[in-house]
Amino acid sequence: MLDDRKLEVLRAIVDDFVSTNEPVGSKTLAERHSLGVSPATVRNDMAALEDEGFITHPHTSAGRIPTDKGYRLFVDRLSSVKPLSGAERRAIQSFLEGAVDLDDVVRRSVRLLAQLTRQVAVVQYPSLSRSAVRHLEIVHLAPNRLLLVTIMDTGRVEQRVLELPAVLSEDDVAQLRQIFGSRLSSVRLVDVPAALADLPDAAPAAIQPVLTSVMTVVLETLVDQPEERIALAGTANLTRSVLDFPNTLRPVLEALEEQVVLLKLIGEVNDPTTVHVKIGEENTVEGLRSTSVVTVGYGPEAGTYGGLGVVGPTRMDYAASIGSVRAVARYVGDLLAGA
Amino acid sequence: MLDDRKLEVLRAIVDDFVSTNEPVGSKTLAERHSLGVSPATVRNDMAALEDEGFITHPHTSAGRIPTDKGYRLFVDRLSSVKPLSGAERRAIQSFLEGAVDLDDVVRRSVRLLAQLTRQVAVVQYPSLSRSAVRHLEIVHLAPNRLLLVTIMDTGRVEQRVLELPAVLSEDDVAQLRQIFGSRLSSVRLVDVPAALADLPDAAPAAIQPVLTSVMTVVLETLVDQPEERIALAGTANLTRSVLDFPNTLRPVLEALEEQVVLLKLIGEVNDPTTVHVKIGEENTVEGLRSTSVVTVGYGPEAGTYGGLGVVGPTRMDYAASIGSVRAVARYVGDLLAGA
DNA sequence: AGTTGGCACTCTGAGGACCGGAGTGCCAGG
DNA sequence: CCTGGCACTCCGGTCCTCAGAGTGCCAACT
Repeated sequence: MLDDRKLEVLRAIVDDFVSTNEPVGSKTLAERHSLGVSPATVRNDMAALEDEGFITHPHTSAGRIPTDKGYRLFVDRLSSVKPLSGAERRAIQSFLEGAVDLDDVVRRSVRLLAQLTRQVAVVQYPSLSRSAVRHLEIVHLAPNRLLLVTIMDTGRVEQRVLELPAVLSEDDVAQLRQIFGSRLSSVRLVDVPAALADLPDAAPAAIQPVLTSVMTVVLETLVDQPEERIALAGTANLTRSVLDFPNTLRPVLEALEEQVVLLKLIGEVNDPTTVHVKIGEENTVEGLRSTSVVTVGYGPEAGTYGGLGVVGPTRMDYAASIGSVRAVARYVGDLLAGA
Repeated sequence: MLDDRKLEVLRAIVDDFVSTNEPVGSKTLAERHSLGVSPATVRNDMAALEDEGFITHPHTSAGRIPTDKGYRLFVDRLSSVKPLSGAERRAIQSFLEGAVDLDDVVRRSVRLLAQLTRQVAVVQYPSLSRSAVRHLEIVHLAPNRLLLVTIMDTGRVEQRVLELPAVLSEDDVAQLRQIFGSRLSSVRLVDVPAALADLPDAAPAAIQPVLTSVMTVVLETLVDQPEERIALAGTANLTRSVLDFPNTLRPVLEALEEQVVLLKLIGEVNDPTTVHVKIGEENTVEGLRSTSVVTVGYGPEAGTYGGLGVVGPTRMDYAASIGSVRAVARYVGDLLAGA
């Protein structure tokens, strides 16, 4: 059905359309790419490709443009990831290694990714659900007020202020610190409830009520409503491809403002180690049906901390985007693993 | 020169243009607003207003639209702040009071402000430079690695990981904690350098090198490069007024992505307690010359923590924007003062 | 079979002419 | 100082035309 030349024609169409943003016709195609056949032949192939749903006309007698399905085929079989240039690698490295803490790493990488791909970049902070507690600090802010600071092995730090029903002495706080510190250190967040389960019983009666409320807050912050954080950059890049969003880019911007949506985008990966590409209508998010999303998980070799990716027009340079996304993920992963 | 009726005409022009986004002519103006004079008279007034530079034509024989100068006059003398409806007040209150920590307060208020004004909202985190240290915690992450956590009276919490040249014992850390804790508690950030000035001399020789590097990091994080943070929301609202940004909204989005720019916007207030309005060309930021910016400081009655505001087309409902900005600032200020 | 040149056909989009309408400026009279 | 009248301007929509690009199909060629 689809012999090699037809695939080659599809590739040529995608390439041309991506770079010119204009429907591409048989003649220019035959000229520009050395296909070794005449425009008429290309036309026949195009007709076949259109029958199969890989390309379409905007209207009779305009050139062809790829459909979502066409891009899909292109991404799956026709394009090879574009390796980054040496300069780009060096840029990534030097840009990221100046980071002083996790916040900084995330902010830098999201900007970097936006610059590299010239698209909207999204980077998720290391997910709490996949982290382990490295340290839990309890600060005695005021007689009846505590600050809980939880430091994760991924570098994330969560804080939460806590009002207590009773006044605490410095000794009480030290005791709390000791109890929670010993129980939670190096415990993965999923195991925190188990680690704390018998606490109320095991504790001295004197501080029991306080202990319970601290426990509640800890569980709430870390387990029940673990807060996912996301950084976004490069929305201005959307305006460059304003032609690609006929219905205006309103819904796209709106979608990108929703944390939930972004999480969904990044979280929808089955296999976090490979790059995932969602093209146009494949997106489950309503407002992003006119965009493509390239995502990948990042983290140390063992596991995954979170995801990152880019959002752009379906008419994007997939090879380059995939390359950049993968490269940045790798650097970020290494960086955080070393931290 | 500008009698009352002329001012009334200007107000009518602004009102009409803001709500319809179409140049307004003498006839419709005389009809819609009960000015009690004929279109011809209105025309004469308009000519005068145009001579003074308050309004202009897009082209011969279209209606008039206000100039930046016209809006300026309108804002300064013709509009009174629109008080919020009861429903709006309740919404603010209920929306903000669910916040659990500073991050939450800021995120909620920026979204709230964007919704209320239907514009791009900007909220600055309480500035470090105006905060005082409430508590400095030193966590011993690893033998040669410390985490410094600084908690401000404004609720901000800054963290920074620190690699040491030497291995520390638990006692050393306790000592550090004691030293810094006692010296910095309740010290305003501007006074931190002074509070630490004699430290190297006063400290036991054993931990002196460590102490110096901790000190360096503290000064760096809190004083030399105090990190300003800013939250942004409602960029999608820009697309609603896409007609107002002829050169596309590219430069606007770009400007809004720059922390520096946002800080400049919010920081350029002389008197932080009143609402400031920058109209069009009055903006010093290049990309925002086609927008208006409404800002105000927030904080407890005594002082100012930071700023917040909205960015929108010059053709905005100033009365409502000013009202919302002021109201949100007040709520946020109270909320943080109580925390 | 697959490829090719030829040809008639279609559709867009740019350019130009046309015209109604909204709005103006000015003037003379109240 | 206000007002009605009037001539004038200019935009923006509509309609038309036309060149150009591109297609689909067919018959001929390899």
